Amino acid sequence: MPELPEVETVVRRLRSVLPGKEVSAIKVYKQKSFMGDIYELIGTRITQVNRKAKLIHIELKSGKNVLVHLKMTGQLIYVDESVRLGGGHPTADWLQALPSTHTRVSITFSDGSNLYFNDQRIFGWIRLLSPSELENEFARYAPDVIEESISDEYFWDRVQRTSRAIKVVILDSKIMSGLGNIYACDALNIAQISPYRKANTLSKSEADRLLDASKAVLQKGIELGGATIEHFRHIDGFSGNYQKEVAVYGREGEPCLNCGGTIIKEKIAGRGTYFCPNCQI
DNA sequence: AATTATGTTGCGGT
DNA sequence: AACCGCAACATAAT
Repeated sequence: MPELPEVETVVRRLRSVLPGKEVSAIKVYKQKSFMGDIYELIGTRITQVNRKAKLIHIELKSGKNVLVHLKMTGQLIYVDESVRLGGGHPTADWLQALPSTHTRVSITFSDGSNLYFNDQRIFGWIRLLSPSELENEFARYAPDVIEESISDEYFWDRVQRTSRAIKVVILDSKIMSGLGNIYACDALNIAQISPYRKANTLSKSEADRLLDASKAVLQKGIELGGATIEHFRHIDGFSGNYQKEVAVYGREGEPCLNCGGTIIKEKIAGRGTYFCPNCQI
């Protein structure tokens, strides 16, 4: 589920509550979801929260690092005393039902607040890593789409080197990180390029257009607090708003916002792909 | 009731 | 090496 905008939304909110907190207890409900020794975490304090690609990096004063990948259905939900007291909080009931059947790990802080890692499908994980292990993990991902190093020149170079479908290329985190299925479909629609096009058949101006659209959809996603299609939630249980303004994702049978054509859904590289066959050439 | 779908990514095979 | 297809898993919808 979560793509770059959703992860960024979570990171920004975590950054506003976690730094300075001391870990007092951890519960691992599902072994597969947590890799590391929980005793290296207990008693340490959080210094920073950052994001790289779709990874959430929580840095500890001890020098260790907590790395979280939400994969398809992961959520990080933060519950503190103000939520417990209710106080008209719109999602208070939902928050107070935690831990739930989908809670895989919970982290308790010394002030009594809790961070819950929920993950229905158990593809996501939390790992405890040394600085060098963290570097190795980060090195597996190319820079984020929205970083300046992903320039028109860089993208054009990579696009020319492969005949894979362009949709597969923009989803490839070895080329650039951050786009997932929703934002990739939307970027291709905005750039009016067919997801089936072989990458090396794009013109320079098409490649520029597609990179621009890719950066723009991710920025818009961040501004709207991510897309809540099914599982994604903010750390306080609220939904994002991007799904209300999607270009094509989930809009099968509805009109294309570019040309009024009818949006269709086909499977490309195993993923449901929404696009307008009229204007996406 | 069985089949198909789901936002990610890593692996094993060609 | 590049590329493709599927598996990891739970659940909801057809």
